[in-house]
Amino acid sequence: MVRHCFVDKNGMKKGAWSKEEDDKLRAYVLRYGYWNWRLLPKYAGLARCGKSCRLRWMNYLKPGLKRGDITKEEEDLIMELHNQMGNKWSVIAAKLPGRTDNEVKNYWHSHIKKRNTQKTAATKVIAEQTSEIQTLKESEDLMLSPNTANGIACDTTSLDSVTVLQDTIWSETFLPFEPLELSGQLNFGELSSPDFSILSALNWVGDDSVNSSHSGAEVLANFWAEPSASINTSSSNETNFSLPSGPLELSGELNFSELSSPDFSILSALNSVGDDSVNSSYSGAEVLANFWDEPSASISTSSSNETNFSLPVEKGGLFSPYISYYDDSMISMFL
DNA sequence: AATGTCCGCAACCGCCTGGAT
DNA sequence: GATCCAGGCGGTTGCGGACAT
Repeated sequence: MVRHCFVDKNGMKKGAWSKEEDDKLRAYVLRYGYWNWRLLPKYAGLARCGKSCRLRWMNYLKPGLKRGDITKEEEDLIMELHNQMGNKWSVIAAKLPGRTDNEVKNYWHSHIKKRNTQKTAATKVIAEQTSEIQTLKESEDLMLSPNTANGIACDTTSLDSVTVLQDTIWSETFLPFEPLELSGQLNFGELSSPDFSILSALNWVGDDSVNSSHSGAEVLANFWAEPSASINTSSSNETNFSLPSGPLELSGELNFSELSSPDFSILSALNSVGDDSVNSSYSGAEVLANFWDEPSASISTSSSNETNFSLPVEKGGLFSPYISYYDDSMISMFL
């Protein structure tokens, strides 16, 4: 998987490096260091440009470089750092001993980005389903009310069809909208989308589309369907989020921005509504279950890192019995 | 076995930044 | 302040191995 070696119009070799060239460059740099990359190849006896030498040294020959697969821990760190700072490959690589910016960048493009694309697709499906469900719900309201604005009267036939529809779709897709109210203030780091699935799940419970431009606060506000929620973002990516006081009280000020995983802040925020500690081993489903403080919620993890999550009907009447996650994060299926 | 397609990754390219003059 | 230039960075390319048909 190397490029053909050739000589350009300036007489500079390009393409794959030979063992002899590697040996020359290594020997020279180890002995004299790199004091000027442009002049170095001339003194080292290489027909390469300085840039090429620098790249070869930095990405391949420099002592201490790790060769081999990126570990799960390294991948998690890459994802976390990328979420925080974007495509700052050199900065990210600096946090991964023995890894180069090129390696991190390549890994991102060939592994992680692909996965994120799949998540985005899942989010799109969620939005489409939400829209579809909303349309169905509106049509039911229309049919159930004989005094609707446009005067459509319902008959037994259409009611039957609505009932069937509700049994097969609605009763399996709406989570409870209970009068959950919070007091106090939640502070959490702005979410920049690594694990957007959990936000999508919450949002999907509500009645709105969601996309990567939504902040965690916006999603939470949407989830609680509370227009009076106060949201403001201060410096340091800190978002303050307030909800009116009510039966569920949360006093003081919480800050989850220091948690290792950025997207974990929202899970922690939810979890704090319940009464339990939370740590990075919790899946989204577990945190959701805890949030609803529902011990009879069923959670099971099968093969392929798939987590099934269900809540009892009486909790809210209409709910989703089945949310499926892959890798504890990606929602792949809802119904 | 032959051919086509996909994918990983080394290497290149062009742009940006900051220091020197 | 303007210009030059080396170093650094992120985006992209293209080769060849792996896999599918």
